Amino acid sequence: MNETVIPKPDYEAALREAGVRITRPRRVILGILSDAGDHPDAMEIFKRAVAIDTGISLSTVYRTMKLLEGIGAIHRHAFEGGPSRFEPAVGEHHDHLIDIDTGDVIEFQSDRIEELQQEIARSLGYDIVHHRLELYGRKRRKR
Amino acid sequence: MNETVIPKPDYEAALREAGVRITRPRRVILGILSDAGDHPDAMEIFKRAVAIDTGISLSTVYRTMKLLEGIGAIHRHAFEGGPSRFEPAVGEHHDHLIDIDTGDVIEFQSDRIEELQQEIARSLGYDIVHHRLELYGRKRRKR
DNA sequence: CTGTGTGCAAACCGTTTGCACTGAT
DNA sequence: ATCAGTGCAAACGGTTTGCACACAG
Repeated sequence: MNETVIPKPDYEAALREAGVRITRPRRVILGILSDAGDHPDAMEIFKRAVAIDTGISLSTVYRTMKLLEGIGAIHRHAFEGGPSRFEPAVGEHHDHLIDIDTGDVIEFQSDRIEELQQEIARSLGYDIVHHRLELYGRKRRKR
Repeated sequence: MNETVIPKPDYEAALREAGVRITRPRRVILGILSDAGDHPDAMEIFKRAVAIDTGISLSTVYRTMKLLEGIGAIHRHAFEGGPSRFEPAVGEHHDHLIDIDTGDVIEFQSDRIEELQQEIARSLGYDIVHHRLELYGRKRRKR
């Protein structure tokens, strides 16, 4: 019933390639990230990590996130008025719809919007380096 | 040479209507906001305020921003990795293109993108409460 | 054995808040 | 005269960093 089609990234290989050491805390954190179907923040990752290995510190979580972000293995999202939340950098580019009641994050993708953004930036004399499109919404009540 | 077509909001009237007192610090801050053609952050507003009246505190700037935001007179933007920046809530809704080299903010508007956002949210079963579209770019080099 | 990575505590930065005072109404 | 608003300093929450130790290579 849980048919994950999305490829799980091989973080360990990515790290090895980056020439850094594979330590116990890192392995634990990587495992959590591979399993995460959601967009957890650092504290949430820390809690899940401590449940596996009590010795892990929050600093290490932050340091590992920064490391993974640096090598492009994860994306950091600063949704409004909250801590950064992370997600594996796998699959196609997408944007986010955030449920303002639950904090749930739904991913979506629109080629048309991407094109329009390019056109707009172009017409203003800019090249887009990256962008951020977040919809904050509430589940429509059934009637 | 300074032909401002954009209407300047009458903050003082808005505040009076909100039933709050018009104090000296508030008057100074409101003046700064009316004159600001940019999107200053709290510290920047504070500096401009101190240049006019040395007695003003940063707390008051923050409190006044919160107050103005509450009555809908200004908008707060949390552009990436920086402090909140503010702008008068006048004119049509628009989104922002941020120059990643200078921090300059260019406003733009796209009905088409707004429509597409609505469609997307709708198809996911959500009503949009608000959204955030920010393009981070670099000026195209002339060739 | 070397030096990268770690845990811990302290520092950081933007922002908020408790307090006693000041000043708009 | 009242009490909303203020300046100040301390607290806050998320994140980063300096340090001495630990352990992957």
